[in-house]
Amino acid sequence: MVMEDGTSTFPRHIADTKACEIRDLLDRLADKWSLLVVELLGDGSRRFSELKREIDGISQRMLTLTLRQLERDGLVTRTVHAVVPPRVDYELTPLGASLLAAIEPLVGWARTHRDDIASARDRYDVSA
Amino acid sequence: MVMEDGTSTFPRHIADTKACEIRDLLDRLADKWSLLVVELLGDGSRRFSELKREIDGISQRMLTLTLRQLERDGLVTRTVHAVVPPRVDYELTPLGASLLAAIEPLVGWARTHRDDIASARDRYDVSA
DNA sequence: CGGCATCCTAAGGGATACTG
DNA sequence: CAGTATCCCTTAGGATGCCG
Repeated sequence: MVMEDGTSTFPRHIADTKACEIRDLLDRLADKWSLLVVELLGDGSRRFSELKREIDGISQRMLTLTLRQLERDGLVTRTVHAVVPPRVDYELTPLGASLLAAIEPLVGWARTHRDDIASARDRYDVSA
Repeated sequence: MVMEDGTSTFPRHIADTKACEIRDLLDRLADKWSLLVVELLGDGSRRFSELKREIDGISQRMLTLTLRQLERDGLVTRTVHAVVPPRVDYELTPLGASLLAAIEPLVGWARTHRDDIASARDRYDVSA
C-alpha cells in the first residue's frame, strides 16, 4: 500500500505475509497431480482405480502419495469398504470443494488467455 | 456433467480439456518463484535488485530465469535503461495483471482456511 | 484391488565465480 | 547493477516388484 506522502507500507520482504500464504499454496498444490485430482473429484467421488485410469500418465505411487497428502490436509476423504476385492472411495470434503471453487477463476483465466500466452511466446522466441 | 438419465458427458481422460489447461497453468506458475514475483509486481514496477532484496531467499540465477519466463509468456515487461550503472525495470503487463486478479481468490482461500488445514493435519498426524 | 518398499534418473535449483 | 556460466546436490517422481 502506497501512502499519500509517497511512503509505502508494503513489507520490504514479502515473506512476512503474502509470501507465506503463497508458499503454503504452492507447497500444497504446485505439484504435478494434486490440482488434477481435486478437479476430478469435483465431479463426484471416485475409487482408486478410476482415478488412476482417468488421470493420464499418473503412476500408482504418485496417485497414492497425492491422495494421502490431500487427505492429510483435510481436502479429501478416504473410505475403505471391507469387501473383496478391496474398494476405496475418495471424495472432496467441504473444504476441498471450497478450494475447487477458489481455483475456478484461475482455470478460467488459463482457458481465456491460452492464445495470448502462445502468441506472446512466439513473438519472444522469434525476436531471440 | 451428469445428464438426467445418469450418464456422464465428462471425458474419461480429463487430459482432453481441463487437464490441459491445468497442466498449462502448472507449467507456468507451479515453480518456486513465479507467483511470488507476479504478486510483488502487482504492487508496482520494480528493478532487478529490488526484487532480489524483497524476495527472501531467491538466488540471482533463479530470479533471472523466472523473470525471463514471465517475460516470454507476456506476463511481464523488461525495460533496460541505458545508464551506468545499468538499471532494468520489470512491470506486469495487462495480461499479467489479469492473472494476478485470477489468483486473488486462491490466495484468499489460503488465508481463510489456513487454520482448517493446520488442524486437519494435526488430526491426521496424531491418528497415524 | 489398492496399496507399500525399493531403486534410479532427470530436473530444479543453490553457491560461486566471472563479465559488460 | 544486472546479468551469464559452471558446478554440484537434492528432490520429484517413474519403473518395478511384493503383499493383504
